[in-house]
Amino acid sequence: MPEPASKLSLADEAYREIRDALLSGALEPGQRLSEPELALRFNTSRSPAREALLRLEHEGFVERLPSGRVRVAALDVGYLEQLYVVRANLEGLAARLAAPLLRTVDLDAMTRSVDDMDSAVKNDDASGAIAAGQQFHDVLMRECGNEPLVSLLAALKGRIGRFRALVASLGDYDADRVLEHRRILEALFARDPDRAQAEMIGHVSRSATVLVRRLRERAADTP
Amino acid sequence: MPEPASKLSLADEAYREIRDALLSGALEPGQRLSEPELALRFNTSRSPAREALLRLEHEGFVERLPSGRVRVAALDVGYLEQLYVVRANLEGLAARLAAPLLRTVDLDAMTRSVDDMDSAVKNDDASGAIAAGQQFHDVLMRECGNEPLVSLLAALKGRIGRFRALVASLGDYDADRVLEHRRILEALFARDPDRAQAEMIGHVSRSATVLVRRLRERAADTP
DNA sequence: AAGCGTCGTTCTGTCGACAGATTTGACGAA
DNA sequence: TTCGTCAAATCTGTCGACAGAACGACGCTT
Repeated sequence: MPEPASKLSLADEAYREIRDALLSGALEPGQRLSEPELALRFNTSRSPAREALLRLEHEGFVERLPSGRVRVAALDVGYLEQLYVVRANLEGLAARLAAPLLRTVDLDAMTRSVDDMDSAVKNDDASGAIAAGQQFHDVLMRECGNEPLVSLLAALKGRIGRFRALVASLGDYDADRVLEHRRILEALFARDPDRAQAEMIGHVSRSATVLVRRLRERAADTP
Repeated sequence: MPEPASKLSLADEAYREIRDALLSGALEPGQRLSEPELALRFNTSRSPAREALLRLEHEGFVERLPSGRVRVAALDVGYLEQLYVVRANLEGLAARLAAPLLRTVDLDAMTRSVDDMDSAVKNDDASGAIAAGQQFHDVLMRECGNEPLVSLLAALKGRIGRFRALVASLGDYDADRVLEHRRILEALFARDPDRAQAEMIGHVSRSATVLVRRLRERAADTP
């Protein structure tokens, strides 16, 4: 069964594949993406390729030159910092909104996530830690009760994802990060929106600082 | 000269026109928008119409049914409230970021805007007040130094715009709203990011409350 | 060797067409 | 009348084609 779910249109498939290539770093900033080339690559006509590019443009993954041509968007660390400022604020808002809404089951699930993250970090299991962190945030997104907020954050996370590919993904989480999650969780258990928001903003901002520092180090290494 | 600037593609023109129709309320929620129909309306092929719909979908103005068909997105007041929660937070962030960046000329321009708003309100000049408010916010957007934030806010404002068409646009600003602007301005003059942020969040939230109340009243009138 | 115009190539924007799927509406049965 | 059925009408997803614009390489001029 080569296609378990061909429920996706060709445009969807092209979109996802290009997006994955962008997130994995296979496509480098500045690289041109032409419709005929992509069409050939996916064995389709230009229509699906064109639609995929339109979407990627809307989401900020590619830029359109005045001529109408498309290239992979630049990866500017300063821009990443701006993205993170917004993201920190919105994640903080999500925490604040979720604080009074989280049910016991949610809080328990989040507690488990943090515990998982803790042991993963102690075992140098980076992907496990990332998965646990993902779960933590997913509960917040699901329960914060604000759809536009969730989709905005998803869009931001997508944009940020491209930068992650530049640095070894190891070390996204460490003991400090685990502690920060515990503090957020504590505030949520206490139903304290202000503290939950503040802790979340601090957490995301610190994550940003770490990522930015690593990106700047890498940039210094490869001049 | 019927076309002063045909620098826009047919897809662009269609997009703008449909968007305007959506913002003005000419297109009602639930109404179907088919590509052939739009193509006919704009004397083009389906391609530009299709592209316009794709963009409108991405920006949340229209929804895509499982069948792939498109209809004008619903206008749910609860959803508007969610949008405003996010917007208030982001406008607050913009104010916070701008606080240390605003130059004297910017602060002066904003002062003038508030003064203009004041006299407009006193003269029952609704559109003048709106224009002044626009200027005030524009300075903030221009000077906050965070591109993603600006574009996110623009997107949010677009979505919110459709709701405005439902109520008589009169009374968007009143003496209270002017006072709120003055307080924001005061905080900015004092270079107090926390206060600027808090005042801005309060201002936007109260604007939301007024709009929501008016929408609910209207909904009660026309059952 | 740098600058510049020219020509072929490539690309985008747009068009019309077709197949498959969905929706509509008429028509007949209960 | 209400419901189910079936055929006509419509729509979307996709394709291939064409014109005009942009790009790139080449050779010519200075």
